[in-house]
Amino acid sequence: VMILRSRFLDARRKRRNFSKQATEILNEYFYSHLSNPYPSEEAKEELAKKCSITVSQVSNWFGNKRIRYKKNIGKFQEEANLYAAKTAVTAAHAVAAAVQNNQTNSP
Amino acid sequence: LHEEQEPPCPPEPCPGAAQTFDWMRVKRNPPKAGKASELGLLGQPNAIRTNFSTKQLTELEKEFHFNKYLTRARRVEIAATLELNETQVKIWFQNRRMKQKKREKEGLAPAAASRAAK
DNA sequence: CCAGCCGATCAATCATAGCA
DNA sequence: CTGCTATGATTGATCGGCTG
Repeated sequence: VMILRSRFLDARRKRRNFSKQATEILNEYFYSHLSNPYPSEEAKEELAKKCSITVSQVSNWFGNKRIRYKKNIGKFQEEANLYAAKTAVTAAHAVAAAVQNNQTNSP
Repeated sequence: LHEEQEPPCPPEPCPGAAQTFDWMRVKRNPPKAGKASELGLLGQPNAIRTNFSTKQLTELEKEFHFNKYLTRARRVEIAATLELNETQVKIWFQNRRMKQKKREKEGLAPAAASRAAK
């Protein structure tokens, strides 16, 4: 049938995978906001800059990530724990700072 | 950069228990496009994504270049000609306008990216 | 009150990248 | 090279909000 749906071979659809670090940044945001992984327009712009990709690509990434994640949560469990642990370290620093700043006034 | 932390378990790492949040339960109603008339059988809600033919897309594209917005009359006319319902034509134009805007915005960013930077 | 529009998102699919 | 999975992009259609 020729599969005329070729859409003229969408020239632009010749993608390249994002860099390892870009994916790292996106996943960090995704898993640290797992309760609501919907970055605002501003957040998307910031992520786009950090990842050296466009805002649209950030949107595409989150759109695909959300759908694929909920489609098979189990498949991402490993990844989720990995990033959860990573952000936990970051959180630990914050907590440590808070504690240190709080030890001055303790009954 | 804000963040409203509403975690049911802030202090506990919750080992291997990534709970299910609301966004993961979101389910879209199946598409109701298509025509019930051509389906001798009702009951089965045409819950399938319509695949526009190349001819239909060509005509829609042609019309879009003529007018970014459709009038009721034009919509009815096009829908009849392309064998699509008015809603599909209306939605196509809506999506096409968004696509256009997106293209314009991206087509003018890669080049300039230094001024407002900081 | 209601239909059309916007902006964001969903959901399914396309086509390629990447790996065994 | 073959087969299969991972992933970025596209797009018809939905959702909520706003408006004439």
